[in-house]
Amino acid sequence: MAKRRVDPDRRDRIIEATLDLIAAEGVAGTSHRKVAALADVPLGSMTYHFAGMDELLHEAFTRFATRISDRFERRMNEASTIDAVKEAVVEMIMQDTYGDRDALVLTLELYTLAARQAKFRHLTHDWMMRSRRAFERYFDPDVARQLDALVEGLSIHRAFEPRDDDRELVSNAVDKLLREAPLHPVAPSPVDASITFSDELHPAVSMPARRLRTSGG
Amino acid sequence: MAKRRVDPDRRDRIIEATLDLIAAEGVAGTSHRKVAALADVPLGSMTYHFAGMDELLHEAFTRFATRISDRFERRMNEASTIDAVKEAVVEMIMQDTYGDRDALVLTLELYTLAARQAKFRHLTHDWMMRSRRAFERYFDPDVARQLDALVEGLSIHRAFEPRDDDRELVSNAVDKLLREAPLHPVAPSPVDASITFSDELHPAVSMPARRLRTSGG
DNA sequence: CCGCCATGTGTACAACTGTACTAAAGAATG
DNA sequence: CATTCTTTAGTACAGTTGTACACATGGCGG
Repeated sequence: MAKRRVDPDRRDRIIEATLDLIAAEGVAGTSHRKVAALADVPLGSMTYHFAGMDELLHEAFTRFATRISDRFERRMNEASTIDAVKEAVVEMIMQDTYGDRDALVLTLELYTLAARQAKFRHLTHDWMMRSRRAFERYFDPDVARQLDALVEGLSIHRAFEPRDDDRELVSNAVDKLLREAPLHPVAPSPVDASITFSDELHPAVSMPARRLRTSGG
Repeated sequence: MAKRRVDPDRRDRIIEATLDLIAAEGVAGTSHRKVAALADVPLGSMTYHFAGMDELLHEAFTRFATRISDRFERRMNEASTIDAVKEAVVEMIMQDTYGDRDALVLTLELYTLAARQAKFRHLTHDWMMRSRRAFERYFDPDVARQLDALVEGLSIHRAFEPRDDDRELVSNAVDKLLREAPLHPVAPSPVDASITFSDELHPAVSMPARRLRTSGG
């Protein structure tokens, strides 16, 4: 009866369900059972596909951070003039990064995890690096760092306390930070595509996780 | 035998222990039992002094946010020239806000809570408002908001990824944001001391919490 | 002095957790 | 077809949790 015997997307679905659940109830409120229910898989699938809760969280946040970074890079690469870059940055602050509540919650949950557990820190590290690299297509490294921080702060504050005149204020702040700053008149070289999330640092994180049964013998 | 029958600071000690524990293991890793052990009180004291976990967290974070805001305001009030203000802001980013890991973790945990649960949001709201008001002693409201956001972003990024040249970079960013900006040459009026954390919004939060026993007959 | 009652204490309980393990079902290979 | 191995499924278990509640205690008003 509706026994889904072959289900190739199971892992994916579990990860997506995990992100949904974290967004809704936080890491604290996330359990194997709830994720299983949401992804419509039996509890046993959790421990089969993931070695433990930490691995599940790690994979879920890796996907989330990669997704956000990809979008960020795409937006930045599409811009071809400094004005277009400014426009893109403002746009990202206004809706992308923390535009929806889910993204804000997930980001903060990840930061919280990373702040306390070193094994999650490479996620935030890579995320920050990718956005800085993207900025460095147009600005020198120092300005890139400053801009990155401004985006972070404005995004968070705007997410908590949105106002009608936000766009204007954000745009003005970006302008001030970039004044006299742009060193590269326009994109010099495409972002190095080899900079990706370094999953190889956490090799245990890849595929089927179940311990080989201590095969009696 | 060492039965501390009178212990007026119990509540205080529990709250402090809670903050320590959250800093060490996060909200997720915080339990009545662990807090009780750390504060050296029996488990029963938890439910006697606080109606539940949420109230405990709320009180702990209220104390934390108040403490940070107080220090922030004091620093800002002590400055008497624009240069001194700039210096103070840089100094705060460099060590105060997220200077130690504990403060970073606690801040992020609070943000995470506030992002998902409305009942914690007035804490972050009041916190933001107080720091903006402090800035508004010297700058117009828009600049105050921009500066507040910059401080937020720089603090977080610096906490995750400290560098040797941070001070210079931070100072430069603050300069750029304040260029042509300071409208008030110097502090016009003291910060309104009546702006405090609005605990009265959460009246259940004050004192002894134990439900009156449904006293028979 | 007594007796009351806010305060402090220990324990029980039901709910929920992560994970290990047995067993089966079907795909893959010969 | 027979066998092997990956994947799926169900369940059991030991541990931890928040909270309720019955009981002890001692300071204080009378």
